[in-house]
Amino acid sequence: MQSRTPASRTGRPRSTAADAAILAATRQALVELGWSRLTLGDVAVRAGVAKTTVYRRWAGKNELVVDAVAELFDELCVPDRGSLAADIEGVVLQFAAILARPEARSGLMAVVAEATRDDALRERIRASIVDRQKRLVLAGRARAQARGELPAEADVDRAARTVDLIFDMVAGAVVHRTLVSAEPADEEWVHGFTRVLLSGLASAGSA
Amino acid sequence: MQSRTPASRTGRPRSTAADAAILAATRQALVELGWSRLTLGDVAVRAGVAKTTVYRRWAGKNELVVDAVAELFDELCVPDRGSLAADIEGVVLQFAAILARPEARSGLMAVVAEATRDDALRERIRASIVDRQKRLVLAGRARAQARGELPAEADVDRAARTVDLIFDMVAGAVVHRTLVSAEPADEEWVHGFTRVLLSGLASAGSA
DNA sequence: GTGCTTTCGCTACGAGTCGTAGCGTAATGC
DNA sequence: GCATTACGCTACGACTCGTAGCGAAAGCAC
Repeated sequence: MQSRTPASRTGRPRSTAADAAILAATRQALVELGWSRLTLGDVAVRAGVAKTTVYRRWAGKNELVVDAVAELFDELCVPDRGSLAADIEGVVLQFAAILARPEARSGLMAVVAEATRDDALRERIRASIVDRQKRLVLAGRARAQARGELPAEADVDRAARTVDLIFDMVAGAVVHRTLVSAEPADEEWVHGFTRVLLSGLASAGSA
Repeated sequence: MQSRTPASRTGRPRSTAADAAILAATRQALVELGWSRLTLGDVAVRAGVAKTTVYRRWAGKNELVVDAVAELFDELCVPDRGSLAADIEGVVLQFAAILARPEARSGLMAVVAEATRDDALRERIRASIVDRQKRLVLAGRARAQARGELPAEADVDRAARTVDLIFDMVAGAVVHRTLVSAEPADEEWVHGFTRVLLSGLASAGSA
């Protein structure tokens, strides 16, 4: 997961079951204890492994929680709902559903906070969580272009900035709604948000 | 600040200078150490007070950091730049400037993460930070209505939902851009964001 | 099978932080 | 002066941290 040693063919291999058990135990501990009260010793007990085993695989609490939370985003995909607006609503609803889970709420914000002072951790979050989300934006745009709802971008640089802007707006709004305003990103909210975002992109893009 | 005892007229009064020193020391510690390595004992030493004095005034690290970060948002105001778009850009740039400061980056996300499992803490954040920001949205809308750029809302309930949506979109996008994407919310970005947001609100609102 | 290598579980350890209690002193209102 | 509260200081048990050391287990090469 984090210490790939492709050259090591000999010796006892690491238990993949232990990896899964530790990550699952981490999520369970996040639900029951939250970030601050989560200890690696407790995770080890829940996973049924020794504390030293956890430390051999992860450098610390930050990295462990990033990997545990990242698995939650594996299920994200772009559903084909027929139109760009409906596709976006579908993705946003999926994202909101993940953020509604307590293990994501507690863990995600905490590691982002830690990442403000740890470049390596931020890079790890980017690689295992953010990029996985950003891929959805690209996939959705490609599908919309195939449908003819969006024109093929002429300026590559400008298109990249637009994708980044969309991503920050979508992820940021859902996270803020869910975690700061502490109100559900339900279908009604997502519908209103998507309408503003899409008409804004259409108007500002044509202007 | 947090333990108002208006009935206590007798006895030695609490030093207001100590309050300010502790909050300033907390922000300094956030800059130098970040959230996870910040300890109340260290804050006490920096502030030049005894550790017990800190514990007498704040229940714990969470509450202390909320109050310390909240003071950063005191300077927020709605500048009169002549148009709704320019006003919004001004506010967003102010918000981005605060989030660019390390004591805000480290502290804000951490307490939001803790608040996912602590209703009292979330209420404290709402009262001392979020509401202070949301007031800007209301002030900006009032000024735009006075200018005639926005119509007076007919449906009060719908208007309230719109304000909440705008607030989540603005704050969420800036936070995500700054902390997750780790790129500056500079004038160029803010300009593009504001254009999408405003044209989206105009189109979706008229539809 | 025999070895070599690496992982595993377990125990123990010093270091550091936590939040609190106790004490004498300082500062205010009556 | 007296009651009351805040302050600085010290000390304390409890807890978590991350690491080291050990013997046993599980693979792979031969």
